[in-house]
Amino acid sequence: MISNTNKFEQLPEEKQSRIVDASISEFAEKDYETASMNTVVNQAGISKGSLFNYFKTKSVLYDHIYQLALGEVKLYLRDVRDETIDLSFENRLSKVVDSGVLFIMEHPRLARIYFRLVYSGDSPNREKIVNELQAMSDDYLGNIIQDAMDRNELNPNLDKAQSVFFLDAVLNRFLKEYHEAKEMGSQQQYDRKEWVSGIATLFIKVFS
Amino acid sequence: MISNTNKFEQLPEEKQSRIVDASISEFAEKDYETASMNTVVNQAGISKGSLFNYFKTKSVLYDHIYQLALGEVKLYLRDVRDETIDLSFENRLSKVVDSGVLFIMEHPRLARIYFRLVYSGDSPNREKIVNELQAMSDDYLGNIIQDAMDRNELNPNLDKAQSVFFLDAVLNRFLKEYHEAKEMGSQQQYDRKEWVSGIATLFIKVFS
DNA sequence: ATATAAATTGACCACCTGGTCACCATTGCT
DNA sequence: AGCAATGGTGACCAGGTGGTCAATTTATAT
Repeated sequence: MISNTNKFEQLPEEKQSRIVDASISEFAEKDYETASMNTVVNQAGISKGSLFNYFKTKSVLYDHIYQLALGEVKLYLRDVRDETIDLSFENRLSKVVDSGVLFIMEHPRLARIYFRLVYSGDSPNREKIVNELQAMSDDYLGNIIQDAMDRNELNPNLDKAQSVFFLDAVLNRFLKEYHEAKEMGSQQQYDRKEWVSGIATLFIKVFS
Repeated sequence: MISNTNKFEQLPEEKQSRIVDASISEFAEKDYETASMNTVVNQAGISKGSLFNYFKTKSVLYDHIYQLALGEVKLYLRDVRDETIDLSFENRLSKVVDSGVLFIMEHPRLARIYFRLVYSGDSPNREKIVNELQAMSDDYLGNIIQDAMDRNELNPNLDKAQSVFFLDAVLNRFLKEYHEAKEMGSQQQYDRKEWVSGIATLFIKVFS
């Protein structure tokens, strides 16, 4: 046995996905400290001993789930970036925002884990992970902005770091808002299309 | 006895503040579920029975602390708004941002509780509280923007709700960033003055 | 000084946690 | 068929939780 999760990865797929599914649900519902390994084993229909055999500790399990989620997000984002490479900045930005919304709607539990991780406080290695995510996001948005600058769509001498900061702030806030509105009864449903295009045009105005 | 916290409020001030202080520390350090009443009583130097005599449950204690914090913030914000009423939008905004930073530096534990509450998930009545805070913030920023519009400092036909949203997003993100940078070793310390004025001028650009 | 009332205490309760490990079942090999 | 080895199990552990309450200390009134 080489890796920590090797035992787990050698399990039949069906069992793996039962465990992953139960873990995602639990970590989405409660924060790290409060999430219960007992709930996971009951939900997954396996024994406690087995779970601790596959993952030495709770934190190792959490890490595995986080890596899975991160992988999915990365793929998703890369696809969106590649597919929109020929669009104008405004259209591209719209697509990116829209994809974010879509991802949240398709993966509500992963979205919960993400927001919990970024905005709350007690997951293991939180500091490291948050920095990692921030760097990823900066890189991603920085690239999109740079592309637009290269094509003379944006003011060429704007402060790139500041622009990325602003874009990231508004984007994240919008997605969080959308996510929460969806989770609660969502009394006032945002008009998605309108808001998405509103954000995009606003950035055009700011950055050109 | 009329109120829940009446017993507590009749205590000598010194004892009250010992308890409040211990509670703030604990709720700042751990999230609601993980925060321990045992730690609070030990820190405060009182017995467990007493604490549960003053506050029937953990959640009642949390609510009391939250109300205290909210009160302080409200006062602070009102002062800033009143003191800056004659300034230009840009200068006023700078002052507001600057005050936010200052408040965080003066009350780091309250800031922690605030960010935990807003961005994380397990405090009691979270939904209600978050809506309350959001309404407060919208009102506050909405007012400042309205004032500026009335004085023809801003484009009179911009979408107010969207402007408030945008302002709120960037402001919050900036404060959170500042708070986290300060809590961690803060390798790269933001140049506060520069960023504050950067935010203000940007908004001028966007909104006029 | 004494009797009464009020405030304070901490041992105690039921319950839950992450993690362990002796035991059992199943499989593969001879 | 018999044996060994591997994988799976759940009772069990120490340690923690929020909350209770009989008993004791402290304050008050006579």
